[in-house]
Amino acid sequence: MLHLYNTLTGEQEKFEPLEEGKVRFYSCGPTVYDYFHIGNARPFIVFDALRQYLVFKGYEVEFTQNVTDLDDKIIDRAEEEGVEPEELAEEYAEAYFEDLDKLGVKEADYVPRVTEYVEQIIEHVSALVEKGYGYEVKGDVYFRVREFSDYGKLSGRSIDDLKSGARVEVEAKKEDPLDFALWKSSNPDEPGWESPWGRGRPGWHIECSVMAQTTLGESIDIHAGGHDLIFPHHENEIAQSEARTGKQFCRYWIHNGLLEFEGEKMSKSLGNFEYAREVLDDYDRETVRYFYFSTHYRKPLNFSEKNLEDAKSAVNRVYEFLSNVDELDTGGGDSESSLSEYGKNLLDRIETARDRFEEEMDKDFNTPGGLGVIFDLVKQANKFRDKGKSENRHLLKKAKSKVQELSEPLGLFQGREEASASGLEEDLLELLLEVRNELRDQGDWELADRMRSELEEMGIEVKDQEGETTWSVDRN
RNA sequence: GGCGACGUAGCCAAGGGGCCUAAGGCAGGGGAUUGCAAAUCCCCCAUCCCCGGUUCAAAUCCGGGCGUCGCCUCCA
Repeated sequence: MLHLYNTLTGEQEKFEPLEEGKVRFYSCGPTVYDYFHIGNARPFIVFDALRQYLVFKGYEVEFTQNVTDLDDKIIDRAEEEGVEPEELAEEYAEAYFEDLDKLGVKEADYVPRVTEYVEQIIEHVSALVEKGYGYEVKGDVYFRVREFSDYGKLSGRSIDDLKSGARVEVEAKKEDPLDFALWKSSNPDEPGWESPWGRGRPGWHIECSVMAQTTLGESIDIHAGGHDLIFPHHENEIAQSEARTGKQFCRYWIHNGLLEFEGEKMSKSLGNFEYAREVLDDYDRETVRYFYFSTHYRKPLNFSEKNLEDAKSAVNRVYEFLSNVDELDTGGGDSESSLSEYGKNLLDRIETARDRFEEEMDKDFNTPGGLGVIFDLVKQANKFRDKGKSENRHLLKKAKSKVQELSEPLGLFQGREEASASGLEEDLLELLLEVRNELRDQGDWELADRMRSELEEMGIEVKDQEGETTWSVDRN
């Protein structure tokens, strides 16, 4: 039984969807005014993996992740670059999909864009105005925060706390400084749509409410996003949604911890970020994914080269195991009844692995714990391989497929696309290694070793293992 | 100032009252194997931020500190 830490209650709770066996899941997507950075990638990767894990557990999942293609940041940036906002948004939306693909994140079931939902947004805002939660002032429409008695329930603050915070800028137009914009009037040179309040565009938070509810329904099961979105973004989403429907908008609110860089939150405004695509130039996707899964999603995580290098070595360990198993002869061996101590131990691990894995993962999507189970399996299998040389080899195949079965929802260890050599290169390489092996036969270790180390510098790793020479290409 | 998260080995990181004589990974040291490497195996490497308390029993619960980060303004 999956448990999730729910920001709304501040506790880890049993996860029980509204409709048995089915999960409606919304995760906040990007505002496409720039490439996303490696910190932005965390929720994309982690929540997609949670979605895959739910599928792994047998749920039917409907997953929505929006693209905000209309926003003041887009307008500002477009102006700086002298292009149309739509053009800029389109460019970065495409880049977003490319980067997601490189990270191994599967596309959501619904990928709504704000510009396609303006009509529904207007309808939603109108409904709020009718109910007395929204009010218009000179073409802008604001949400009357004091009208919504549950305001602050997600972020754990009261309206009075917020008042005393005093960092809320006072806009003369608003009835109350805490009220937030549902609709904003547009200048003639800004993108705008006709509405009951004149030409304008949606406010900052309304899009998510509308797109979540349009694609998934008035009440959804999970809503996810970065920890920094709790207030005001998600708080406002709740207010807008529940004020209109009178129903609970979402039951489980989950938030990922932020990525830090040298002790500070990585963010665009601080300028201490690295684009995801830049990181992917240096590290493959599985390294990046492992890096995220090696820490619980709610914890802050430090971005550093050391951490990425560690992740890379760890990923390599599993791939070494996988390819070592492939290189074994497929011979059957003894029956399972005559297994040695190591064999019995491994068989037991294989049989209990899935339960142990789910036990860990069910604790608020504890990926480090889940990885521990997978690595333990690898360790036991290696031990068996080393100690029980004459034994049943298909046990190792079993171990391999169990490792891959469990890693699947994490998008790990399914087989990486080797940077392959072209046909000609491959032939040349084979020739080279043949010559090298003749040198070895003749005892010319010096030259043979030189060949090996120079190939390694080119990213080609050569191993002489059990009388056979193998090679592989490392892209990084 | 208000609200919140976090603090476990050299590093990353699980564990949340007794199975902890604290998983797993990375790095390091010693050994096995290897022509040498690589891979693999074996061994070594922590008393859990501090101080009080609750309990037969606490890394785990409670109180108080200290520290780090975040939110209260656009931000994943």
